[in-house]
Amino acid sequence: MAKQLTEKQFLQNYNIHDFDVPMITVDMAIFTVKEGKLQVLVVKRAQHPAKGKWALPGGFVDMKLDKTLSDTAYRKLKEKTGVDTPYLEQVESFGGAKRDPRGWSVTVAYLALISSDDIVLSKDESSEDVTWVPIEDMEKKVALAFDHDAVLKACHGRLKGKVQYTSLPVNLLPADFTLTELQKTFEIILDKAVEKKSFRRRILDADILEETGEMKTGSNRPAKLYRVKPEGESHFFARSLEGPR
Amino acid sequence: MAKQLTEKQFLQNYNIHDFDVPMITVDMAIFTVKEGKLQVLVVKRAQHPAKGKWALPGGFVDMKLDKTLSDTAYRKLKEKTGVDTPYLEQVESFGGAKRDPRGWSVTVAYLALISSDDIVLSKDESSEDVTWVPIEDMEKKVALAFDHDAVLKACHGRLKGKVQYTSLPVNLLPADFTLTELQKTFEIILDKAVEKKSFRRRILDADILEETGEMKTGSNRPAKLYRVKPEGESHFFARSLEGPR
DNA sequence: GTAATAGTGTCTATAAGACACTATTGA
DNA sequence: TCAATAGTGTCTTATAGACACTATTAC
Repeated sequence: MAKQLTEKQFLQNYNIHDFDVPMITVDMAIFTVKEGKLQVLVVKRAQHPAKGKWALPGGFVDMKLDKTLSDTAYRKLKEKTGVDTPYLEQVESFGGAKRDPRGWSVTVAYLALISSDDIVLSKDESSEDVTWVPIEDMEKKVALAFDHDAVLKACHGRLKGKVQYTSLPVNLLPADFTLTELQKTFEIILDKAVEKKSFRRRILDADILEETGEMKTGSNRPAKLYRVKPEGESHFFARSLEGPR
Repeated sequence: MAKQLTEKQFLQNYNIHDFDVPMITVDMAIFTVKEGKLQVLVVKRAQHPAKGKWALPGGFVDMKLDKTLSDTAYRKLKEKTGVDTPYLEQVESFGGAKRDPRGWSVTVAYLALISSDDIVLSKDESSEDVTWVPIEDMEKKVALAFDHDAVLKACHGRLKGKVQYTSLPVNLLPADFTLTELQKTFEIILDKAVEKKSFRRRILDADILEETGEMKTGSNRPAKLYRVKPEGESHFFARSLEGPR
């Protein structure tokens, strides 16, 4: 007779292992711009399943270390890249009976953007190798483990989509940057040219950047350096960048 | 010595229950427009934890019944509303040690849009009661169980956001509708007036609707009835609906 | 000076807002 | 006829694209 339990009694008797439950992992698409290309971090799996295959970095939620899902994401990112203040955004969760041969599993996919300046790649016990792959090579040349091709596609899609109406690419640059560098970053992600005057007007009118007061020399005419204003991160434009007509 | 296993051997020895794993559920914000208001479906919890509190409909992934996460969402939606062809979109996953008193848990939140015409509400064993609540009453009057206030806020935010640059609200109407009905639905979600001419031009120019050939009478001047074109569902506008200047 | 890159002036094009206007029905 | 709702004409406004122009540096 287990009727009319109080909530306290109910919880004392509750054991998650009475039920068969899916595995839960976090996987990440960590993007940076290096050598003029949008690149994504992949790790070679050192353990079964899919041992030896490339995969997106990620792993199981650690119920002791992690208080929330994003803790898992931050922890994994730090392990692989040494970066601990990325732009981080949850993209989509993928769950199903067949996506992992161990059984029913769910992965929560995150997108991270980091400046290539800040990175120190590091091996760890579960991955033999960690490397950047240009996204353009990814699409054809490298087949990822599990359903990570789909996960990456979702993250890449989110990135390309949001670049149309936000200033997300500032997160791929160091703290101080010139407008030309920012424009180049937009162009790399969109994979098409952006008109200079429109671009500068749009960014400057949005009032999301401030001048550092410094100039970047080394090219010909020096360029003003900007940084993102404290509250400038979350600007949404009412019109999309439309590209050449 | 468990070294150098093949993947097959590894999988034979693998038991999810060797690890402590989070619970995983799907929760849904099911929206409809009824009586001129945007309303969301809530169920009264018949079981611990949070027995007697209102909550978003949802429940555990059933590893036997569900092949993917969206299967769980469709199953729950059908159970509560009888509807099996809603607009369904995954919004965000919430996971953490504290959000459910039973322990570390993850919920994948889905947004569903249905026409109030199609609904047959039904009780089931795990919920004493099922009801629609206007979203405007929700914000203040009803406190949901677990972190469902945050889950609902995320889903409502997604809905309001996407209405700015898509034609999502067509999914809240029956198959055939007039432009005035569609405009009214936009206005209810945005909670502000939309200019008639701009609205009609925008929708018609987007070429996402087709005339049914029928008229809706009963008001004064009859209005043309439209339906969504087969491929018209996924249109994105390059500019946001901006509202009065 | 020239080459190279930073940065501007200004015209056009597109799609939204404003708002007055006409059209078609029921009673 | 009038009230009510459907639907249009057309002017203004905001912001993106095009592209030629000027500015400032290294050499």
